[in-house]
Amino acid sequence: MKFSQGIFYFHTFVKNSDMLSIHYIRENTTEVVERLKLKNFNATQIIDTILSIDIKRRETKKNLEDILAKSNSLAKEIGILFQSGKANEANILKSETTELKQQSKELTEVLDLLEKEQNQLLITLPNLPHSSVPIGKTPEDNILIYSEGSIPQLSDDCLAHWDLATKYNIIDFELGNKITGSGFPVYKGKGAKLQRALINFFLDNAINNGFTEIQPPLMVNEASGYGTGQLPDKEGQMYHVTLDNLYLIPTAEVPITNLYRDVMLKADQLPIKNVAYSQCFRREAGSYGKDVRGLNRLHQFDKVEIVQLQTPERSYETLEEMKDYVASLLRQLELPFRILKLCGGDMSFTSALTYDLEVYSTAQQKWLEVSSVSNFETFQSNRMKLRYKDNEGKNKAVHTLNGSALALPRIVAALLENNQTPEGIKIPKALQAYTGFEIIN
RNA sequence: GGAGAGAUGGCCGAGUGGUCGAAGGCGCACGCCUGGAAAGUGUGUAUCUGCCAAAAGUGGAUCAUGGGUUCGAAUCCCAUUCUCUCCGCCA
Repeated sequence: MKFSQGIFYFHTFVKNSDMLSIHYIRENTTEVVERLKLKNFNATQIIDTILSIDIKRRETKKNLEDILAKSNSLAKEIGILFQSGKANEANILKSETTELKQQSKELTEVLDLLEKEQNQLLITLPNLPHSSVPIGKTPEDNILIYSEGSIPQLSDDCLAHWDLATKYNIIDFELGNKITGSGFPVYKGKGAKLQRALINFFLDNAINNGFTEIQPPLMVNEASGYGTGQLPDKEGQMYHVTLDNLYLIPTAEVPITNLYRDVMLKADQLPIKNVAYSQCFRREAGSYGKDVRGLNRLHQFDKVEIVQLQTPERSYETLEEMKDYVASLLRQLELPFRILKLCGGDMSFTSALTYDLEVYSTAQQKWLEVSSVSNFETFQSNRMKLRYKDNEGKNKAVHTLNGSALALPRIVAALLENNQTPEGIKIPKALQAYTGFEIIN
């Protein structure tokens, strides 16, 4: 495969991948349609079309392969005849191959077309939601499954984090505007140190919980973007370095999961638990207004991401563990938080089940999403051809899971706002060993 | 960036037009041998996919990727990607 010329080669990897496999759709048609309804996706017509193309496709394939089989055996015979000096007989057989060649050429063209059509339709189908996913269309329909911590009582003159950042001279949004643009803040002094402290705090926690630290590239190629599902759907969300056809990662999920692209694992290697700190780059095209104020939505931000590869049997158990692990970080940071189970309509295209963890940002008086923990089941591994050999020697697709643990900016926002006092901003105990100071003043 | 060499199965490595999905070795699995083990020895050991309810069986595809020449390509031609060596540049 080659990626240097972008769009032109894109079909190459579209061609061989099913996100939902055609086999599954073929054998569980009604179930697929029903479950996609949970995501408010009406698949009836698309699937009908896919299945009728599939019939034609397999028929064509069969015909083509029959012809190829004939050609192969003729070629073999011709070879034997030539070697035993029977050139005349060989030449007679040769003339028989002309028509076969023509036929196979035509059928190949038809088959290519059918495969392309089929895959273009398959690619439009989102991942099947897990059966426990709540019905719903908007964030209002998400289910609150847990909450913890009490919301601090602040005085009426409390400040939002962007004002606190200026007051204590720890984050400079204006400077970022000057040297780059909006959404690229500059962290200074204790603000910078706080960043570094949080990163180390999150990494150390993950390592202590059995995750292996990875330091990935911050740019990825097209195949990687495709593997985790950012391409082709969300192309406009990534910064694209056109000269080299590379993309700045929107999350470490992309390089970390793609480490296992085209890999065949053994059952005893699972689960694989990786953690990575990276800076993340998002164009956030189309988001304007209040929500982007301060640290709420940035073009560049810091995040520690956990990724797990697990067997299908245990992946939901693992999802719960990951959710609880992220909650433990928020608990240590003494932030009031809640956990939501996302409804079908609010889930991402690729996810089968997602929990969002939100912290309360007291001065802004709103909940901020700081982590999203998802099980993608086989959606990504199908795209990436990531499989494992189970104990019976059968190849199966691996389940992939990931979650933020955690994304820094909104954590910082909540820490600043919730912990403001007349004396300054108090650093939670668990973090003090990392910051080396107890208060920002 | 310039010049040259190369890319073969889990790994090493042979293979320059025909019966090659690919010798040989290592590794791995199972068996024999052994009191047990090592050594020795025998057998097996890729992936995707079509037909089939499934297994068996059988067909197709795959020797970096894509295309071409040919009745026939791991082998010849073209393009691309990557790796290595030397030179240049450089944190």
